[in-house]
Amino acid sequence: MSSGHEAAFWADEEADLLDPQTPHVVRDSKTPSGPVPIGHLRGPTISDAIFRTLRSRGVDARFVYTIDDYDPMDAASMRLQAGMAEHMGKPLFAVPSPDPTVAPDFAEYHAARFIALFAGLGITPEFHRMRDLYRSGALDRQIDLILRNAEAIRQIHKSVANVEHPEGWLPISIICENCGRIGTTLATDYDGKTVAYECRKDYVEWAEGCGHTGRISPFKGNSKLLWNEQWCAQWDHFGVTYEEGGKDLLTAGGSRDRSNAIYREVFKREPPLGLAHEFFTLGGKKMSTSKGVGATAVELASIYPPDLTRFLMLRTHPRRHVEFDPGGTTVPRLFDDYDRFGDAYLEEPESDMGKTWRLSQVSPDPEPPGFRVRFQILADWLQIPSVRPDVEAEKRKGARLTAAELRDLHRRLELARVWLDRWAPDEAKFAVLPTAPDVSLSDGQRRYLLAIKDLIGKVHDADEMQNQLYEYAKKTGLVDANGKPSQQAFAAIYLAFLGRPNGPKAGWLLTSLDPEFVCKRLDEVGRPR
RNA sequence: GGGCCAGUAGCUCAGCGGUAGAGCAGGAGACUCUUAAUCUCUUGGUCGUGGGUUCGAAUCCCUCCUGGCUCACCA
Repeated sequence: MSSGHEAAFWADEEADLLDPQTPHVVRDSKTPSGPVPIGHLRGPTISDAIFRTLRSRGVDARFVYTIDDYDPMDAASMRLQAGMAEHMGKPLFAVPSPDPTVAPDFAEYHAARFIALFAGLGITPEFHRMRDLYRSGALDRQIDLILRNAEAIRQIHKSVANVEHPEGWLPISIICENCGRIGTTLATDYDGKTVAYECRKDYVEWAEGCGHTGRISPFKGNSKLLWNEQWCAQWDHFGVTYEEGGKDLLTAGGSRDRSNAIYREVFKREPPLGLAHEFFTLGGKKMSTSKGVGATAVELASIYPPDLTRFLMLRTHPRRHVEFDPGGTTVPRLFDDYDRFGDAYLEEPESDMGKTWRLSQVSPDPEPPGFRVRFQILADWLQIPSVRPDVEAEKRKGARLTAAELRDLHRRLELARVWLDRWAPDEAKFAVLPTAPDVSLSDGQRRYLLAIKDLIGKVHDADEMQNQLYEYAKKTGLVDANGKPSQQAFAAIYLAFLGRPNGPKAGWLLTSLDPEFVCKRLDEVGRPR
C-alpha cells in the first residue's frame, strides 16, 4: 500500500529488508545472571514485533532465543555476597541457586524468571539453553571450524577492533577439570581432537584460577566459545537472518562488527541484518538497577498491564532513546497515549499508530479495543468512597460492560491504586482534612455552608445531592451575573473539606462522608466570624 | 578518539521535500450541575547554528554548537 517512497512503519521497514520467499530466523539472547532491568525488555519486544510482522506477512519465520548459561559468573556485585566468591569464574549453570526450591542452579533460577516474564508479555520464542547446545555436540562442527581458523580470527580481532590476543590463542574457554572454572582458562594448540589449556590465577580480574594445566577435547560441552565466536556458531547453527541489538553491541568497531567479519571470513556466510536500538534513560542517565536508578522489569511488569509494557517498548522508534521516569504523571500520560493509539487502530488499523497498538497486545491477533475509561478519571473515582467504578463505568458507557471491558477496567484500577500510592503528584490527590482548615470565606459562602446542612443525612443519592447543592446556591444568592450558581458555592465546599478550591463532584463527596462529621465541619467553617 | 540519538509552542512529542501540527497546560464559551468529562473556539513557535541542493527544506547534504548514550576489557 505504501509507494516505496513514503516513510514506512519501522517494523515494516525491517521486514522489508528480508526476502519473503525464504525462511527466516530472528534471534535474541540473554545471559541469566540476575534480574532483568526494564530497559532490557526493549530488545526482546522489538524482536517479537518484527517476528510477528514477518509472520503476519505469511513469511516462514522462527524466533529463537538462547539462554547463555555457559557464560562465566563475572558480576562484580556477586563477589561481595556471602559464599559467592568461590564461584566467581564458574559457568552460570554450575553456580548454586539462590533458591533451590525454585530452580536447581543459578542460571536456571534467573532464566526461569525471565522466561515467565516474557511469557506474561506475549513473547514466546523457542528457548535454547547453551548447556544443551554444547553438551549435545550441536555446535561441535562450528567449534572445529573456529579452532582451525583461530589465527585468522585473531587477526580480525586485531584489525577490526584493535584487540590483540597472544599468539597461539584460541577463541575458546575450557571448563577446568580441577576447579570447574571457565572464565580463567587460556586454551592453545588445537590438534584437531584436543586442546591444551591452563587455568591461570590472574587471567581475569574478577576470578582466580587454580593453576591446573591439562589437555582435553573441546567438544561435547567441555568448552565454550568466546563471545564473538559463539555468536557466529549460533548464527550458523540456527541459520539466523535477523538479529537486532542494543547500540552497545552494534557500534562501529564493536562486538557485532567483529562477529560479522569473522562470520564472513570463516563461515563464508552473510551475517544477519538487524537494527541497533537505543536505551532507556532516566533523567538523561542510563538506567541501572545496581545504582538504584530505574526499575527492574519484573517490578514494572508486575505493576503495569502487559500491553502497556509492550506499548512503552514499541511506541518509540527503536533507534530513539526513551526517557522513562516511572514516577510523576508518566503512567496517566502513557495510558492516554495508549488509548489514542487504540482509537487509531479502530479508525485505521494499518496506520503506524494502529499497527503499534496491535503489536502492543499480548495476543498477535487481538480483539479491537472496547469501551475504556480514562486512567485519570479512575484515579479520581478511587478517591471517593461512594463511587463504585463498575457501576459508574456502565453509566458512562450507557450499557453493560463486556467481559473484556470489565477486565480492562479492573487492570486500570489496580494500576491507578498503585499510582496514587507511589507516584501521583499532590495535585492529583485529594484527601478530606481531619480538622477544619483555616480558610477565608465570604459571608455568602459561610451562609451557604450552613444552609446545606439541611441536606446532610437526608439526601443520600449523589446526583440528587448535586442538584440540591445547585438549588441551594440559588436560594442563598450565590449566583453570578447571569443568575447561575457561582463557582463560589462549590469552592466553599471544597475549601471546607479539602482545603483547596476544587475537587471531585461535590455530590459524591458529601454523600460519601459520615453525616455527623459533615454537619460538624459545615458548622465550624460556616459560622460567622 | 570511533559510533549512535536528541535539540520543533510553557511541557511531552508527531511531522521527515510542498503554505508550521497534536495532546496536556493557559485563555474564552456551551451543556440548568464547581472540579472532571464532553463539545466549540482561542493564545502561543524566525522548527539549535551557519552554509548548500531545490521553484520550494523542520524535512535532503555539509559545518558547527549543546545535551545524552555507547564502544575502544569481558560478555
